[in-house]
Amino acid sequence: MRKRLPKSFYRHHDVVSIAKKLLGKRLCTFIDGQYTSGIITETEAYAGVTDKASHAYGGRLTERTKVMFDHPGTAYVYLCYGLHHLFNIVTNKKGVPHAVLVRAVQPEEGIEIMLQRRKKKKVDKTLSGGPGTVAQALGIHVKHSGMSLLEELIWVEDAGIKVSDKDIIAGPRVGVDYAGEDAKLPYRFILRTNAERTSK
DNA sequence: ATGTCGATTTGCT
DNA sequence: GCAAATCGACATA
Repeated sequence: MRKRLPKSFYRHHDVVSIAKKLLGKRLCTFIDGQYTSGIITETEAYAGVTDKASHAYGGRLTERTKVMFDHPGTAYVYLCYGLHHLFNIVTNKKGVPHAVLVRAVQPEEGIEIMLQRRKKKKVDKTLSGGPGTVAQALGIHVKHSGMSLLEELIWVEDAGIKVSDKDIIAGPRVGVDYAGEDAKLPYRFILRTNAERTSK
């Protein structure tokens, strides 16, 4: 069962439901001739023009954010704090800048490559347990922003994992305190099987 | 033209 | 626990 999710999966009006459905799916990359993949265990939804936490809030259209206005199933990758590449999936229809941030994956294939990219010796929570490390482990770079997930470099496939609402923990998004009321929205979703996190 | 700060991670105290 | 790393988008002038 190795099949790319079709464009219709991403072309939905409710970015929150897509963020939930992405949990348990397999995110795969074939970059620099290396195949790597992992199961998505944490996501966040960003609801475009009406969401103060979104880069596209109020319809903001720049070189960086224009990718979010592109077709559903496009990769939106941007640089955070000048050094971290964060990977998002554009949803809804073209012109509506909704996106889902992939915050964590559980490594599956190409683990050696991921360890090498992350300069790690052992597999642990820090290998791909945060939004910046997911992109680094999978080899995703800002240069991939605008790339379609229906093509050969980056894609998502069904891993045959059943996820019910009971398996999903919802909570407020991380690092968006500046967004006022919108910072409280429960737009962050975590797969319960991976719910253990050291409190900070 | 200049200054501030972020959808974070890491290493040192 | 705290602060550095590091760059581009945005606000202010």
